[in-house]
Amino acid sequence: MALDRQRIVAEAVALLDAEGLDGVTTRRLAARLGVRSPTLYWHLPNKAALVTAIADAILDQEFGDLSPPEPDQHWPDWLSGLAERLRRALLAHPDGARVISAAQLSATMAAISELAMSTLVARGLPLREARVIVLTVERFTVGHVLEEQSPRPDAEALKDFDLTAFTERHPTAVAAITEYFRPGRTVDDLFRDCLEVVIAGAAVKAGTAS
Amino acid sequence: MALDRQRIVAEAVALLDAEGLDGVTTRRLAARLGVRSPTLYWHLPNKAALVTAIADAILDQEFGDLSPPEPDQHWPDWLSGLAERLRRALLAHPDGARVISAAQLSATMAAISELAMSTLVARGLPLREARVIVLTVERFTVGHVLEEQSPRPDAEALKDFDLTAFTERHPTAVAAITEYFRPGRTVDDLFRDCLEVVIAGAAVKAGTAS
DNA sequence: GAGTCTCTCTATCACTGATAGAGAGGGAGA
DNA sequence: TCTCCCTCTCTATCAGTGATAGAGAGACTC
Repeated sequence: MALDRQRIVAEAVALLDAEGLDGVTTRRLAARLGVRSPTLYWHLPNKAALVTAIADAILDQEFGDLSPPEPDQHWPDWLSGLAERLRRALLAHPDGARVISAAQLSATMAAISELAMSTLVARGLPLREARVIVLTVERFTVGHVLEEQSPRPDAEALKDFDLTAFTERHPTAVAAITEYFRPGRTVDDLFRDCLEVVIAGAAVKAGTAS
Repeated sequence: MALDRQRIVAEAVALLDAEGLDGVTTRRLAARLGVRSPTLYWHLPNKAALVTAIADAILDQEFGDLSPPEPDQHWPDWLSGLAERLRRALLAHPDGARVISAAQLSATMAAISELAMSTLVARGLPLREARVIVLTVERFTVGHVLEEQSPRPDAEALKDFDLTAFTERHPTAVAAITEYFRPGRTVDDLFRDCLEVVIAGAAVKAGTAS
């Protein structure tokens, strides 16, 4: 089986799934491909390029079909769905958000931005406003998932964490967290609620032109 | 001059300013302190704890005085100002946003969240809504600055970047960027515009209770 | 058959976070 | 005063990282 860029990236994604971003080293990846690590440098200029390629692969998995909204769909709903898909793409792999934020110049990310901005412009928004709205949604989403995927502090670190003192100093925050995740509420609901804030703001700024 | 945690962290911030996050290694930091690297491990459990301490130091510099709004100030304005201060704190050091997102359990960040949520609750917002709004603003801000501080692609990577082809494939995005940064517009204006979207959404969701 | 191009190899570099364990120095109790 | 112990820094070392130089095998072209 010939070693080419595509196979390298596919195996890198598998390695990411198995070990997380910190586990993606040139040696481990090479071992999985039945090859020695310097070989990879014939196919890729450096590790940053590998990470960018992984980012594109991750996004492509979710955004293979990238299409504008149906004519009868309101753009805030469509944009909201786009953000949910972006989040799903990032959550589909460990450290997905870290990968995307470490990547430089992802082609797929650029395609998503292009589609979103042009869609909003087609719906009558000024170019500048379209850019501001799309950027806001994208950056919020990445920031949110980045936090969602950040590792739970290990037992060691929690050893000298005084929950009582923390609750005394941050009563509202603790109450908010415990209140929020009551019966069947999940992290998906939290994202949706936060996203609704952003989308509502976008609609307001755009004068709710559909 | 005795070596203690505080002096280590102060020097680490100076090193961050000089070399960026990737330049903050235990050896370099130790050298600046006139000491050998294993010595640091007597004062800190590991490097992650150092990064968290740096994050707290960065936030403390900007949020030394953390106070609720004046009674006559509308909370959306106050919250907007808080986000601007958070951004300023992150921009004040290279890789500031990366530092904060790599930190676990920053005490200062928790204090900021607590103040913001309790302020919104005091203004009559339901606890759940207060949490959603504060989280949205924080995560958007971090996500935004993370992007702002991501390194400009180097000349090497731009060598095989075909701007003409990119413009053909992403006409709207390119037009938006060139249009946006016209005469005196800066990245600060872009952040402000994006932040306004989020804050407007927050106000809408809260029924614009002041 | 000779030369060249493509791809993978071995060997090695400078550097990273981290640990084991020796040892210097000062203060406390006998 | 002597001894013990606690605090802090040291040397030596580990396994692992991204990356490069340069040798060499195999295939394809003239």
